[in-house]
Amino acid sequence: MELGLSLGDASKPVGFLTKNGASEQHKKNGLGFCMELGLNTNGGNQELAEKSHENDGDDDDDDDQTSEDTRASMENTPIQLDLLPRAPVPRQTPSHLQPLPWSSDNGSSENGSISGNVGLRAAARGLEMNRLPPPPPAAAEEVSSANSVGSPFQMDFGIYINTGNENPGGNDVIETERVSSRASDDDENGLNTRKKLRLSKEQSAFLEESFKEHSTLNPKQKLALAKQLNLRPRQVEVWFQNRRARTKLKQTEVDCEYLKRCCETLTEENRRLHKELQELRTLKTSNPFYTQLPATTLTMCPSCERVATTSAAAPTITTANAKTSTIDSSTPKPINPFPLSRPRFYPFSQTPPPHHHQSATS
DNA sequence: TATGTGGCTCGGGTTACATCA
DNA sequence: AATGATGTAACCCGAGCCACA
Repeated sequence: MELGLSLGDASKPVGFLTKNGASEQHKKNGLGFCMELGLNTNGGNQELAEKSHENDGDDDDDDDQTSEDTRASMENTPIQLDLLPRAPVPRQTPSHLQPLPWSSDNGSSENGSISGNVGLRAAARGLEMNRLPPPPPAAAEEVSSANSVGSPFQMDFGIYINTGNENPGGNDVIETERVSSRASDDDENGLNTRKKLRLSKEQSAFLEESFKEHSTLNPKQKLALAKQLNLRPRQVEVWFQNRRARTKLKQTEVDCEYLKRCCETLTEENRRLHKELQELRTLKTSNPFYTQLPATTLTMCPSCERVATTSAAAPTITTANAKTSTIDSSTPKPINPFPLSRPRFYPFSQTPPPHHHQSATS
């Protein structure tokens, strides 16, 4: 059974109930869950059109990823593999330095030459991104503190290596990491450990803003974001993936709470109706002429064998298609488990139930 | 036209690390 | 200082889609 959960704009139809529909909806509108997610109007075709032209290293697979990133980097700039142990170099302005080609660190499989630092890491499975040799503590300090420099969204905290060459077309981004001593040790030992980067507040804020605009990225957007934030495209991609997952998780929690309240409401309504039914039965038993007086009859639904109270003056409503019914305004209205203020959600599909009982008493 | 293949992206799940109480 | 909880960056895997041969 597929349960469609959706909160948000109630005026928008739920479009993810079918598998293909889910995919389409996702591509066109971002997430199926529509809460606070804007439309991704430029995602679909443009993305497809760009797919074949851009190689930005989006693959989740590490090996592929590194290859892709390497390729992307190599297309932009010739890469000279650094075969010597990297000497820590104080960070300088990018205009004078060639950014350390992170792709050369792990993407050497592209041209088949693996050596030095590259070889050590490339040999290890995973080829994770934050595995460059860490800068010395002083450099690390600079890396961290550089986040707050300049324009709030033009952060520059990459680690650069002075090659003496200008790199006009090269990637600006290369290494963005805050180093931990533990990871440093592991790296020095050539161990395969994952170093974890914490994005700065500015980076996170900017990514959040972007996410509000579109929860998915096309390659161009990804590259632009990466360049703007001095992150690798892969990092931007991962951030968006994780962000979507977090959104969905939160949405699921909200939906669960909502369903719980709905269940409680329905339970209460059920209890009330049972009580009411009991009273009507009692009344009917004690007073044989009762049925003629309030013009109320009890009818049994043939399909679900439930008792429904219907007004005798009005046609008995037994099918979902019967939309004309007269309900006494004095009748206590049934509890609506899904009031309008609730997030958009129709738990039992958009089609009306096969039959429903009009609880109308007089 | 149908089919196989490779590339790409995604969601779901997991792991590993950083941070905090 | 040690430790458990929590958040999250990064990873792995399978599925779906598309382009191309």
